[in-house]
Amino acid sequence: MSDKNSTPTPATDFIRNIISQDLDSGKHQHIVTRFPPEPNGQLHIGHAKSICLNFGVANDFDGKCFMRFDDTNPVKEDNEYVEGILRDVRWLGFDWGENLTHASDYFEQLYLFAEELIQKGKAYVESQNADEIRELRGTLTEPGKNSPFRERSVVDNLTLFRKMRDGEFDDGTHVLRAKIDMASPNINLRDPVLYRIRKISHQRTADQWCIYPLYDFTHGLSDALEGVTHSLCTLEFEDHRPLYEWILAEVSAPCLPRQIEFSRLNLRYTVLSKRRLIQLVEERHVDGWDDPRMLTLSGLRRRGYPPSAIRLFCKRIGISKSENNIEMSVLEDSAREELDKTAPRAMAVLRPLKVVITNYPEDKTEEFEPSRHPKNPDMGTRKVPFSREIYIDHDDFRIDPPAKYFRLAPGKEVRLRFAYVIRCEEVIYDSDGKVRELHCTYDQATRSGTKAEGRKVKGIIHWVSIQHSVPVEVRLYDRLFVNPSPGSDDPGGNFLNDLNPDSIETVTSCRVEPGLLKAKPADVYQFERVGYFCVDSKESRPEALVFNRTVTLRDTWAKLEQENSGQN
RNA sequence: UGGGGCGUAGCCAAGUGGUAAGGCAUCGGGUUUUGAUCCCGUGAUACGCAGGUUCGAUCCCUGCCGCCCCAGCCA
Repeated sequence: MSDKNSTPTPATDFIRNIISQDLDSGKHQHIVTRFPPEPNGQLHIGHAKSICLNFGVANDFDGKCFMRFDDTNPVKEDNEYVEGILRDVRWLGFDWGENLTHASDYFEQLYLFAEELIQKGKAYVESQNADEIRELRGTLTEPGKNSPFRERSVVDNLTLFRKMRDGEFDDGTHVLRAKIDMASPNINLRDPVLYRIRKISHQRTADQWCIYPLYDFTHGLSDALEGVTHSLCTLEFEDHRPLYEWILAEVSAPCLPRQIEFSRLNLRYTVLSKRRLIQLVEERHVDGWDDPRMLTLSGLRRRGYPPSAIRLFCKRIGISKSENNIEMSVLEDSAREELDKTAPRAMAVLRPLKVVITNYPEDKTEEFEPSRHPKNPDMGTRKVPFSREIYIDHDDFRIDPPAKYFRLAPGKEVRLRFAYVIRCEEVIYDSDGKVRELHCTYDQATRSGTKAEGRKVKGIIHWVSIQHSVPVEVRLYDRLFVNPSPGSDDPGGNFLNDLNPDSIETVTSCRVEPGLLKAKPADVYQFERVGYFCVDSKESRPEALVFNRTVTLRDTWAKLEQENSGQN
């Protein structure tokens, strides 16, 4: 049998498999996940992978997903990021409903769990400083040594811990540690720090607390308090799982979530680490978090990527535990697939070359009415004026055309899309020898849509009527880095050396068909034969439109020509 | 030379003790007033290596190799 009509393979991955089993076995009736960003930066395409997984799993299994801010470190976090993160998750297409929480919502309960640990003799107040603690921690190959404060009495620990909370000690003087095993081969189990003193105002709890719990203590308990069934995180937390489970087991946790790790996203020709992203922004290598070259969600949005394209991308890359290095083409093709279906078509000339149609009446104007989308008549039509003087793209004319060049050249014919077939009769040069304009003749019998369309012409090019066209600015974006793995060739690992000097090209002399005058910020069009472009949402103005190139169209001719020239 | 992971075609990624889904990329071809889209076809040694168990292993066992992560009072 042909598989032409078979249903596509359903999205599956090892995590969904585990969840299915947990549901089938009756271990869980409902599944609960969570997306837990720290509000210390903006979300990027790597977060999108996690968002699509966590919210996607909740959707697939009719469960729920908490949107939870992991705000346990007031030193690094800032409320300014919260709004942006929520906006980005919503934009991506996910809804947390009532389930918006913060780790800081649980500070009181977390504190009580800590006292419980102390009561059980499973935690103690450490009075060495950070350096001293590190000294006794041991190394990867040598076990650590017990702290001199490890055997403090429960009463002393409790008293000290309460004084810590009450602000009686300075930052760094004491810390609460779990009492596990200083000789564990897993360093995370060598009496990890649970609480530290930070006399700094928290963005949500203000000055209510001066001790703050660390990630390991906070995360699992927050999961448990929310009834999370599957806590999905990235691979670097794999070593933390024993600690995650230890904490839940030693305390009266309401339930025991299961942590499952998957590999984080790596994309070629870009960087995704928060540290590097912040550096790009702060050192002004890009124009902010939403620079269209940034693979932040705000950057992708401004670039013209529809959320559906990002979801498609996440579906295509899959979920697994292996290191990966995804090619840009996967992202770009996801955008093309979505945009091809939804973007209205328009004609735009990026690098104008004047063409005078010498046998066309000087004062005549006619209007063509092509559809906005070749396959979706519901999108309607638009009016495109035509007259004696038009612009075509410089790239669509060659004085000396290579083999298989279907476009315009001296003595050659080409079809003006939706209009007539023209023939290039004469090339007019500037004094410096550059092509200034073309004199062509048109054949009235080839008018688009008429019965006798006449001869077959292989080449079709786009154009705009000079007097009717509107000038716009277009920004052509390319990858931000020239190295598939930025910084990998530099002994010092400096990724900035790999910045692509041509990652943005601003073209100011573009002309587009008049219908684009009503384009609104963030609208995306396909400029026929060129690519997808969206109205810049920050710098475009009704009287001075600015378009960002989201992604080019596939261009087999450019590829062919490049290969041919490479052979010579 | 401690611990934890990973290793299926160029890049991702399913899957099974019985001879390997799918996507992206590639290369052909067809349709086309976008060299786009769409459609069809395409990888005769792709299951890290070496042994072993088995009638038969990518999937089981043993050993080896390679890569990633961990020594924050970051997450």
